[in-house]
Amino acid sequence: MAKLPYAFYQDFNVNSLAKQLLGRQLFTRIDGVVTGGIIVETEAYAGVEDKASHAYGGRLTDRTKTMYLAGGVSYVYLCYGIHHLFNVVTGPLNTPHAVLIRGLEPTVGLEYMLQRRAMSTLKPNLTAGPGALSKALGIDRALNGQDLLGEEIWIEEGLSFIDEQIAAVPRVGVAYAAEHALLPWRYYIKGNRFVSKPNR
DNA sequence: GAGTAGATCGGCT
DNA sequence: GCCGATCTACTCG
Repeated sequence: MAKLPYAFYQDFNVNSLAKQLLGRQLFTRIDGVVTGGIIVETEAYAGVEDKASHAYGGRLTDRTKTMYLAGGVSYVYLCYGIHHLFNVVTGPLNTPHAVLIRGLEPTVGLEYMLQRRAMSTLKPNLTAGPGALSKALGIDRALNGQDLLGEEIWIEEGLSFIDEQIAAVPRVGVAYAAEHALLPWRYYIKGNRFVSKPNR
């Protein structure tokens, strides 16, 4: 299937993009091995004005500078010293919006994903949750700032869903963001097994 | 099944 | 020096 074009990512409306990314397919090719699946859960982080965003208030550091790139690249960072979290940078240049990919329904390279996660059978927790999915796809900081139309990591067209199949609820793990913690900027496919923990 | 501690490190104050 | 856009294992019931 066709990779999503740059124009797709450069929309100003990060919430609209977070929703539209559901059903698209995310793949990585690490050392020649292709793994990936269908995106079933996302969260929008609205750049400068969102307290939950790393770029809140225009913060610009070595870590966050990736978010200021033009939409269509990856933003990968280390969380809790252990987990790599994968985001899609969106918006035009210098608009640090990002969409966190939180859940993936695995379709390609299952055996390799199981191996990376040290699992023997397919269970939802293989790729449910941002830390888990990154590990399954072999995503680490080496992929930070990578072009999403490239050969190492990319996003393709996929399924499309109607609004009735999509849930919009508050984001996870951002209680510190005060009033912004309650915004329903987490999107997922209702009933999908690869949506992360706080379901429903 | 629910609740919680521990892992582990880079970024920021 | 503190703490996080998390996950797992282990406890208790």
